[in-house]
Amino acid sequence: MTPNTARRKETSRRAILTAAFDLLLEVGYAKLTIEGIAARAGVGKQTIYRWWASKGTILLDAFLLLSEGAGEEPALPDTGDLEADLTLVLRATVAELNDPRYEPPMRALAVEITQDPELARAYAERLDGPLKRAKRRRLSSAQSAGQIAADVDLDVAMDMIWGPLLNRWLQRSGPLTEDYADRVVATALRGLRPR
Amino acid sequence: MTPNTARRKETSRRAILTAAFDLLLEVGYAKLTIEGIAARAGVGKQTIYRWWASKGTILLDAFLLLSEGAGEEPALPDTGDLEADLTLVLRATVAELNDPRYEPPMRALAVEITQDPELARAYAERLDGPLKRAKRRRLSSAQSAGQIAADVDLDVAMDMIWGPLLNRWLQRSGPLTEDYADRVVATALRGLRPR
Amino acid sequence: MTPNTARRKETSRRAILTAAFDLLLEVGYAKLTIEGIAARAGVGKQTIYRWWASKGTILLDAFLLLSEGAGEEPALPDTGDLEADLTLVLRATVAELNDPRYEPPMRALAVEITQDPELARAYAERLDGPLKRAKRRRLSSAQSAGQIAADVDLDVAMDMIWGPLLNRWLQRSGPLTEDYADRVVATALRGLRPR
Amino acid sequence: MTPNTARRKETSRRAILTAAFDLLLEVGYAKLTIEGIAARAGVGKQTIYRWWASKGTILLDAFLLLSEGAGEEPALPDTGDLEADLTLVLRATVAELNDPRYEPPMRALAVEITQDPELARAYAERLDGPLKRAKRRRLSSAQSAGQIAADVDLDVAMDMIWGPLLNRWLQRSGPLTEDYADRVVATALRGLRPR
DNA sequence: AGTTAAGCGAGACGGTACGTCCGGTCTTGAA
DNA sequence: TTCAAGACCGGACGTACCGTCTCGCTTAACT
Repeated sequence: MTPNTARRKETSRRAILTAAFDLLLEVGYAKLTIEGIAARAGVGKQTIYRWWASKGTILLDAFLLLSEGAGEEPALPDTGDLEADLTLVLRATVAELNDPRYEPPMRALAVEITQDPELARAYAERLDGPLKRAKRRRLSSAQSAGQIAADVDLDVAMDMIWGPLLNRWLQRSGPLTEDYADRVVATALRGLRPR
Repeated sequence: MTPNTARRKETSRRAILTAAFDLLLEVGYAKLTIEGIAARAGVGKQTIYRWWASKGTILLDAFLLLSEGAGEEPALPDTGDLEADLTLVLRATVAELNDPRYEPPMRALAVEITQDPELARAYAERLDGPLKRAKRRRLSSAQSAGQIAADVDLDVAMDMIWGPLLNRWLQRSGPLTEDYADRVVATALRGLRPR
Repeated sequence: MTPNTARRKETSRRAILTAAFDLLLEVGYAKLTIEGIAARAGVGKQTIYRWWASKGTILLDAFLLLSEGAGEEPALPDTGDLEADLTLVLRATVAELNDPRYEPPMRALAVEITQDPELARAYAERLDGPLKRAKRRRLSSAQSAGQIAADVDLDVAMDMIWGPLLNRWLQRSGPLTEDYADRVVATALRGLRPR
Repeated sequence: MTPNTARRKETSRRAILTAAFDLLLEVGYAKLTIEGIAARAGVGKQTIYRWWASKGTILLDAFLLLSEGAGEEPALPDTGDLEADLTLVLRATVAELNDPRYEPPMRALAVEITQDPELARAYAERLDGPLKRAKRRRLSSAQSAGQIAADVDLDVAMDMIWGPLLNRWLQRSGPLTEDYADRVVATALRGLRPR
C-alpha cells in the first residue's frame, strides 16, 4: 500500500514542486489544479497522488524545497537592542508578506492550514518550527539581558508581536505597512498601561 | 442587469442561508456546494446565482441572518476594571471559537476572506465593524479612565489583544484555552519590559 | 433519476451520434472513446452519460439515425424466382460487409452485442427486426408458391441462408465473396442429400 | 528483439494462462486486465508483455493449454448414420456453448477475433483447424458413402451446419437449444426445396 | 380584471477537474 | 538474462459541480 520510497524518482519530485509553485504565481490558487501541475511537470497524475495526500502537502513541500540545502537553523539578529532588532525583523516580514512572489503561496498554504489540522501539524513542525525557535531564542536572550521582565511568558510575547501582523495580513483587516510594524513593536514592548 | 429586489422572495432567501449553514455543519466546508445548498433549500440554482456573487457572500449573509433583529450595536462589559472585563470577553471568545456549532462557519468565512479582498471589505463593514467599534469604545473608556496610557495607539492595542487569539485559532499554532486568553490579557496590559 | 426526455436537446443528440460514427471510421473502434465523441460533438461528457448506457447503445442509435426517416418497412425483391432473388440479396450483403464505410461500425456493434445481452435484445428489436421480417416474408411467399417445402421451418431456413455469411464475416473464417454467396444459396436450397 | 525462448520459465507461462482463464470466469471479460492477470499469477507485468502480443493471444494460448497433451487429432463419431452423428455432435456443441465454464472464454476469444485479423489467422490455424479437418473428414466419409451428393461443396456444407449455431450464439439472436440443433441438421441435410 | 413581465423551481447543457484504473515502458535487485 | 516488483508517463474512465441556459408556472404591478 505505502509506496516504496527507495524507488522514488527525484527529478519528478522536484518538477512537481516547482511546477506547483510556478503555476500558483501564474494562475492563482483558485485555479491551481492537480492536473495542471502534472501537465506542467510532465508527470502522470498518479505520481502526484502516490506521494502527496493533498494540495496543501504539495505546497508545504514546495516551500521546504526552497529552503532545502540551507541546512542551518535560522537566527534573528541580536545587536543587543531588542526594539531595533524586532523592528528590523518585522519590517522584513511586512516586505515579504507584500511581495507578490511570496504572498500567493503563503496565503494558499495558510488557507489549507486553516482547513486541515494534520497539515497544520506538519507545517508547525517542519516550516514554522525552526523560525519559532529562532524567535524564542532572541526573546530569551533579551530576557537574560534584562530587557524583558523575567516573569513574562515568552510564548505569549511571541504571539503578541507577530500575531497582529499575521492577522492583519490574513484577514486583510487593514494595510500592512512598515509603520504598522513599528507601532506593534513599540506597543508590545512598553505595554498598554501607563507607567 | 441587477435583479429587482422588490420582487425577491424572502422565504427562498432564508431557506438558502439556513441550508448553507446547516450543510456546512453536516458535510463540512470542503463539500459545501451551490448545488447542495439549492437542493437542500428547495430552490433553483439560478436563484442563488441571481442574488449572491460567491459562496463567501452567502456565508457572510448567513452569519448576518443570525444576528438579524438583534438590531442594537453590541457593547463590551464595562465594570471599570479593564483587565477583568477583557478577561471575561476573551474567555467568551475562546468558548465561541471552540464551539463545534460556530467554528466551521467561522473558519469557512475566514478562508474565503483570506482569498477574496472584496469579501474582506464587506465582512469588515457589516460583521466585524460593529464589534470592532465596541472594542474600541471599551478601550477608549479605559483610556479616559487612565487605565491605558494616553498615547497608546488603540488600533494596535486591539490587534495586540485579539490578534494572538485569532491567529492561534486560524493557524492552529497551539491550544486555544481560557488560560491562554488570561495570559494574553495580562501580558498585553502590562507590556513586556520590566518596570 | 430518469432524465426528462422533453427537455432533451435534439441537436446534441444528432451531433453525438454523427461524431461517434465519424470517429469510428477515422480512428477505429479500439480508440473510440466517450471523451473523443464528446469533444468531436462539442458536447459535455455528462450529456452522453445522461442518455446512453454504453458505447454499444450509442452505436445502435447511430445506425438507427441512418435509417431514420426511411420510415417504411424494408422488403426483399420478389420476382417469383427465389434463387435469383436470394442470390441478388446475398451479393448485396457481401458488398455491404466488405464496404469500408460500413464494416467498422457493423463490426463494432457485433462485438458489443456479443458481450451485452441487453443490447442484443435492443438490436434484435429495433434494427434487425424489420430486416428479419422482410426475409421471412420473402421465404413465406416462396413457400406459398411451392418453391419451399411446406414443412420447412422458415426460421431455421433463414439462419441457414444468412448464418454462414455472417459467420464467415464475423469470425474471418474465410474470404467473403460473391461466389461464396452464390454457393450458399444454391446449397441451402437444394439440400445436401442426393436426390 | 525476440526473447530467448530457451530461458523461458514454464511455470510462469502456465500460471499466467491459468490466471487469465480463472479471472475471466470470476470477473468477466470486460474487467479482465493484464495487471490483474499478472497479480493473480504472481508474475511481473513485463513477463506477460514479453511473451504475448495482446489479450487475445493469451486467451488463445489459454485454450490451447486445455487441450495440451491431448495430442491426437480430434475426430467426429462415424457410425455410418450421418444425421444421427451430426445431431449428436451439434447437441454437444450446444451444451458446450451454454456451459458457464466455457462460454465466457469462448465469447471473449470470439470478440478478439472479430477485431483482430492476425489473431483470427492464429485461431484458424491452431485451434479451429484440427476441428475443421475432423468435420470435413466426417462429411467426406458421408459423401463417399453416398449420403451426401457428390457435387456438394463440403466447405459450404460445413458452414451451413455449424454456422447457424455459432451465429445464434454469438449474436444472441435466439435461444440455443438441442431442439434447434436437431432442426438445423434435418433442414441442412434435406434442403429447402420440395422433392 | 387582464395583461405582462419578473422571479422562481427544475434541471439539461457545455465544460473542467476530480481521483481511479490500466496500458505499456522502464528500472532495480534477487536468483 | 530472466524474473517479480512496482514506479513511471500517459490517457480514458465515470462522477461531481460549475455557471449558463431554457422551460413552464406563479405572482406581483401596471395597465
